[in-house]
Amino acid sequence: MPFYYTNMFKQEIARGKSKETRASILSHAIRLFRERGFDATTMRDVADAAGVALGSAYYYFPGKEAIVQAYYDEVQSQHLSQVAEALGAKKHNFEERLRIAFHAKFDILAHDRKLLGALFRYTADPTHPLSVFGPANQATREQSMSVFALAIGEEKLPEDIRAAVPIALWALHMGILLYFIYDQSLGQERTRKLIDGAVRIIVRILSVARLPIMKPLRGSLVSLLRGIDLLPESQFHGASMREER
Amino acid sequence: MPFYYTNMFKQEIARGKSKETRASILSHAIRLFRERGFDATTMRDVADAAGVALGSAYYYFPGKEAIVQAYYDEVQSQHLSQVAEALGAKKHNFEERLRIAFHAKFDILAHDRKLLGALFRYTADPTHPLSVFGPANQATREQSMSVFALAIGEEKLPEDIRAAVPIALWALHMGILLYFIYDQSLGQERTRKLIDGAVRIIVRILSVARLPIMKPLRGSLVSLLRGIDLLPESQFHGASMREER
DNA sequence: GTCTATACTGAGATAGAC
DNA sequence: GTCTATCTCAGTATAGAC
Repeated sequence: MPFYYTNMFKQEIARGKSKETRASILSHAIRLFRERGFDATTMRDVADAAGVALGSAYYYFPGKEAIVQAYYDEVQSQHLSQVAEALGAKKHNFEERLRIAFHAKFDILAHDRKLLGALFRYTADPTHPLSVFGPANQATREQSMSVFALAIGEEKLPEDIRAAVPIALWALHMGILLYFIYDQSLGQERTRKLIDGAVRIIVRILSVARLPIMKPLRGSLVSLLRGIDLLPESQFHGASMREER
Repeated sequence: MPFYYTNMFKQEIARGKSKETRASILSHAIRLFRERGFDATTMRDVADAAGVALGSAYYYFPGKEAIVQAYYDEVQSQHLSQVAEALGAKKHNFEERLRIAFHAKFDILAHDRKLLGALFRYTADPTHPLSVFGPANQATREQSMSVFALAIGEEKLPEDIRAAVPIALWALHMGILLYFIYDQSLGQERTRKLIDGAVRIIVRILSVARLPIMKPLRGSLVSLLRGIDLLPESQFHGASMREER
């Protein structure tokens, strides 16, 4: 039977004074995952490495995958702040901004391809608290989309599809993440090529999409996305994959 | 430590005389997975239900997920034969053919949404034998793509992107599968709407893509896909996500 | 509220006897 | 091919120290 925990718990311990313990468990765990792989590392190994009892490890993290999840949450924060900083430093055109947003993510994840497998383990398990597309991760997901919204900035886009673009970019970035995990090329240069190529094509597609002839096609796309609840009906609700109707 | 097995094993037992045992284990397992869910069903439950010892269950299937994998392989075969039959029965236009191909898959899977989560558990684990995108499943993947190639048939498409279309359709169908797993709407009507909408848009995009002005964009797309090894350089090699360089 | 120590349970997986 | 016995490990429980 899988364990359960709420997002409350994250705030609880973030405020607690002994977050060094948590941080120590987290960093030792990540190091071990990197060295030996996720499956080969036991919770006992993690507890030993961090110099705490097994119970402590479970006190802070409800399970092994939750550690990876916590790591990924940190990655997301870093991503947001790094992109915000890079974009603020200097004027960039749209293509450059998108490149910055995508590459930053993979710069952060560069050496952790082996960890990410564990993160996706419950992708297709709607009820699981660690499901990437599940309700438990909606906040994380929205934060991740906001990075792409930031990269879009004030860029002139067709108004009808505007709300869909960050969602689409986020989905694309998830796909690239999957490619990245499988990418055995030196320094994952193929993933980098994929990013550059994809970004260029997106920019071009968006400029074609702007043309008045494309309006009906844009309309079909938007009404499809609304019909399946991937886009909100009005602009005042957040977009998400909903679990309940 | 994860177990290992080769595809050889499937042929081995297919020839073995006691395939009733295997079939019994498989069907009882699937029934239990449907009733109680994948995680809540233990291998002991499965063995008991099938009236064999635990060791026997493991003799036929290297692990619990492998049972779901076996089930999915059967689904793929059914998909191929059903689509072939439906397309042969009557002339259909391109859009109808695509609709048939997509809907057939989800007709087969209609009542098994809860099982499919397990199938994706190792999606992001390149080394795992049950990874959907891994080398162990290349044959399954190619068979699945061939269903879409069948639906494309002799349809006139721009030659440069022709080889990419079945791959793209397969990828789309994987995405829809994920949506389907999360889809809580009655009878998964939203997934059906998604299919119809997506198919319509694809047909329209492909007809726009045919225009001579689009040639450079098509070229960029093809060279990107080749550069990242998602499309073969020549037409004589199969397309796949490669693990080794 | 934070942490230790220890023991226990459940279940996936395997070895080896027959 | 099939079964029984066994192993490992994630996760839980408990009792208590501070």
